[in-house]
Amino acid sequence: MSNAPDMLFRTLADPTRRALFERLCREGEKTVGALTARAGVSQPVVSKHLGVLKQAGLVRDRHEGRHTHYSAQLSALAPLIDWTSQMAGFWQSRFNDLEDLLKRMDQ
Amino acid sequence: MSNAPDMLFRTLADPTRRALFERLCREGEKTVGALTARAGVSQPVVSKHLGVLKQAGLVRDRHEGRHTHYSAQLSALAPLIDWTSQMAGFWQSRFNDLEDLLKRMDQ
DNA sequence: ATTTACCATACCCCGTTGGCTATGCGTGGT
DNA sequence: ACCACGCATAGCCAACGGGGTATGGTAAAT
Repeated sequence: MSNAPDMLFRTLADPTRRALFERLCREGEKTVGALTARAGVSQPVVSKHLGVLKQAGLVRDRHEGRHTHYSAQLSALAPLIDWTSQMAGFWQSRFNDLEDLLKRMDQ
Repeated sequence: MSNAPDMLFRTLADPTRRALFERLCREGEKTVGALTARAGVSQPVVSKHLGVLKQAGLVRDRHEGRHTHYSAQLSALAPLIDWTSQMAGFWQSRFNDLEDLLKRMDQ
């Protein structure tokens, strides 16, 4: 029973994996080889991380000959933004409740 | 070399821990006992999770007699929002670069 | 003063996972 | 046809982390 924000948090929790996603956001589409070059880990590890990112919907892959190009799928971050907004909303609603309470007490 | 978003992602990646934080956002300040009641895990586990949340700055604790009240510290989510905005910004800037390139090619 | 209650800490266990190497599979080059 | 290259998969290992029980420490209650 893991909803969307859960998958996103778990996927982005790993520094290596998040760094890959950040590079794809900064620099756009890249091949596995290009990503491996500056990832600090071996190529199979990069492939595995990209697989996890793909499963979370955070990246897309495009095959071109024997190269595989990966690119960031920014829209996948939506549930994260929604979750944050929700938390902020809960806080604000409680704050409003407190305000109302104080107003009533003031009368 | 673990910056602020790293700590936040790691902390919020665990479902049990995130659920505790969500409850504190929804329902406001709660004692460890009250949180343990519906957490589905033992009291020591709840305490440990609250410790991790506190270290990440996501909660504050207030001691009142032998009770410890925990409350969500919403401002700690700021680095998360910043990170998301940054990723979106990178994407948009690349998009703008592409636009500029297309404009130049059009001339 | 003793007991009870609430919470934190200590310790251990086991599943998960991120890293590696070795290998398979498909594509492009010669 | 054969080789070289790019990437994915398989299998393995070590470390991390989330779960538990047991226990300590402090404050309220009797």
